[in-house]
Amino acid sequence: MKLNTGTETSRKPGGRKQGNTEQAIMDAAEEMFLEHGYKLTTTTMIAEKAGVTHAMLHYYFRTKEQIFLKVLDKALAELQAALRPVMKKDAPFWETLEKGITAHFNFLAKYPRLPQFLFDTIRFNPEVTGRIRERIIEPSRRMIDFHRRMILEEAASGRIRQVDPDQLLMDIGSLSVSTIMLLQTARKMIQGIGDDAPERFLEERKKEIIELIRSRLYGNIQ
Amino acid sequence: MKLNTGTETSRKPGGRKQGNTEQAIMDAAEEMFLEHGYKLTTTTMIAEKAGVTHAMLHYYFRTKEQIFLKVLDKALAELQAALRPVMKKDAPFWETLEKGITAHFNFLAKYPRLPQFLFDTIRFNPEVTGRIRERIIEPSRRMIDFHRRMILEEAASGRIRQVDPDQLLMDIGSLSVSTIMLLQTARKMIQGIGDDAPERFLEERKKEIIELIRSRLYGNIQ
DNA sequence: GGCTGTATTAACAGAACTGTTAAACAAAAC
DNA sequence: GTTTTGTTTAACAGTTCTGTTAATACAGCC
Repeated sequence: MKLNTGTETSRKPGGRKQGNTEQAIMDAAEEMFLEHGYKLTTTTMIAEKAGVTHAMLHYYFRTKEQIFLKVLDKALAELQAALRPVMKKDAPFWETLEKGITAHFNFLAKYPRLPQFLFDTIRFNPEVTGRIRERIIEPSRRMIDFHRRMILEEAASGRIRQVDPDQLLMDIGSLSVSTIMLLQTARKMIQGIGDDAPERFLEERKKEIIELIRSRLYGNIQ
Repeated sequence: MKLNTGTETSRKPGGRKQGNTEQAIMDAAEEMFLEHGYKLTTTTMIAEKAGVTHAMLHYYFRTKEQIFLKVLDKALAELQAALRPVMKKDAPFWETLEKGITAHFNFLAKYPRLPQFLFDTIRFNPEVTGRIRERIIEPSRRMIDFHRRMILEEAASGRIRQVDPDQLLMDIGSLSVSTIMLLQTARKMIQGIGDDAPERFLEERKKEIIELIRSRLYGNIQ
């Protein structure tokens, strides 16, 4: 068997580049790593998704680890880019904070597999923790400081209740992240999940999160 | 090599039971599966941790899947047991709810790897989703209904603000879960994490979560 | 038209993992 | 004292995964 009879659609080795193989492999790798994490993704799976043999993956990227690092870097760059433009204090405090919450939430809704992917990576690839720290923790520290100062200032003025800014930022972050992760998980558990149901769920959840934070800061007085 | 010279500490096959091997394997399996999930845990890892050869694991539990299901069932039983006693309306609304939040939070603090383990299991072992649904979703539905009714009733009376009970319960659940997962992740990233720092972190977080929910329901009026 | 470089495949090597089995052996049963 | 039963190990078979390599074929260049 498998004698390459020629009757089947059996490509012979060799030949010139057929489309952008390298990009196809990168795309497939991104999809697979984000979905399954590093160790549960096999080079064969990636190759299959990209429509080539797994030898191609090694030809273009040498090792599984190399291509993983490229995917990780791309993900981190996107996250970093999304965090940056939030810091613009061109409006009153609450408006600025609300915009920040919304931007953070919308970004997660756009890349819903990122949180789980980062959790996975920290758990199972501790050797790249440094990369994550330097690309995410450090840059986001600037953003956190910006918000922390803003909150402290507003609290000092008495216009909002006294709150620990770090606690408040953790509230915001974890509410958004867990909403996204919950939806991802629900998708796995409930097969026939409606097409628009997730959108509505996210919209309602976003409103609730904003109201929760607003209540925390202002009480129920409008 | 490996000719069993007798000079090394080489146990020969055979002999009667040495301590409770089966229990040792179960304990090791629980530890490993909770830490690494199903696929990233090897039978060899479990055996090594239990101090036996991996053949013993197959002798006692036949397959990796069998022992995994036992670990999963044990985890689900513990979760189920923890959820049940929360439903006792022997006190005023807020006191009851606060007790519920605290119980939920404390349980997670006691089994901090459970959330990630369940996320993993749903992601990578969708075939046991039914088991999870019937052991967790269904039983917790009773508890959710209990709280939902309680919140609706209290809201109808005007003693708290109008809120969607499901949103509120998601707020509570996700705040607690993400606090625990964040701490677990921080443990991985920061090596020299103080011994009492986590406790204090959890304590402060718990207070903040309760205050968040209280504010949501009552505003900032004590 | 022949040479050169590059893309591609099949096949292989080595490691790791799951599950099985035969042999060894000790305690209990008779 | 012999047999039976249950526990344990080493070794093996079969599969899968990563990474390498030799062979192959096509495109462009001379």
